[in-house]
Amino acid sequence: MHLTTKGKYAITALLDLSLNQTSGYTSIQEIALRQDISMTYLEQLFRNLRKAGIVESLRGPKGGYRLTRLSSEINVSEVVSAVENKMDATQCGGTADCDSGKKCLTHDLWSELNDQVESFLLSKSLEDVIGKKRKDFKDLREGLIAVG
Amino acid sequence: MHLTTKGKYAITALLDLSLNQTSGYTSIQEIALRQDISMTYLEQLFRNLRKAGIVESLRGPKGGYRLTRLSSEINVSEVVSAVENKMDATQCGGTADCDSGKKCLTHDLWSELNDQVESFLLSKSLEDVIGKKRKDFKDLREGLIAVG
DNA sequence: TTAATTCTTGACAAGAATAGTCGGGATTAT
DNA sequence: ATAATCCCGACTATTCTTGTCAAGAATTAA
Repeated sequence: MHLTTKGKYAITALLDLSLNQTSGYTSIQEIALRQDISMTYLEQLFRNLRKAGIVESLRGPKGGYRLTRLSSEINVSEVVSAVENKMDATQCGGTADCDSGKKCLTHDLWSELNDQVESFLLSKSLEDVIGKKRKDFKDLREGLIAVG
Repeated sequence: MHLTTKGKYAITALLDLSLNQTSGYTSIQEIALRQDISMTYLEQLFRNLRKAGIVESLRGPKGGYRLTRLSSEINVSEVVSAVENKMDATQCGGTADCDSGKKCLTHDLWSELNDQVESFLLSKSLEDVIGKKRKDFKDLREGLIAVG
């Protein structure tokens, strides 16, 4: 099971896109600057996000990317899947032929772990993550919680 | 977040140790042969399992390893932690200073994911995994489930 | 039309991590 | 004493991550 900066950058970039959403498109450069991520690396990730139908693009001046759906309609799982190689924790990739045709001793364990992670990430929309953040800001202003 | 063959080999090896438990010790060679894992690689992993207090060893003929506790008293989380570098999904390693001192946009998301995975792996003992396997074998014998 | 902007694509490269090897040394049952 | 087995550190190969780079295509604004 892998969760690397790819998935994290992708989520961060899409949250940025969502938070700074205008009527038009947002360029990769803006996002890269705001979130301190390598611009050319972000380009690579957005290729995959585009292929996965999560964002759409426009070239040229005033061009950039925007979400194809409301942030409440995009879940974290599909974003991570779009950019990460494999989140599957099983050795066999789910085919259950891990032990020379049979299920290996640990197949069910990792399979269950997959389900846990998957259902958690599926249940979280980008809007959920943003909403939580907005609430944190609010609580912070009102002195209800501390930083960090 | 990483879950690699290290963690999987370690769990597999300990299950093997538990399933083939005798009054004495089991050599790494036996486990390596039965589970088709590189013996010298397994040696490395058992070093860490020993340091973590999960197994104890005896050198010389009739030597090998054995569990320090009942398999019901060893959970999957501690085994994985003993051999994997880092399972933490946050960028900052939990310190919440991921965005130049502040919590980054996604900190809470990955932190929650950590909790999910951690609590799942903590809740599973080696005996739980074995028990499930034993039940599968039983059902299989009785024709209740299919292979794969 | 021209220039500037921005995405698009493929190839390449450095660095880190994983996966595994190797040789020698220490310990212990027989 | 000897053979079996763990113990330890260093080494290597391979793969993956994390980028970089250059050339091209599309679009807008002047």
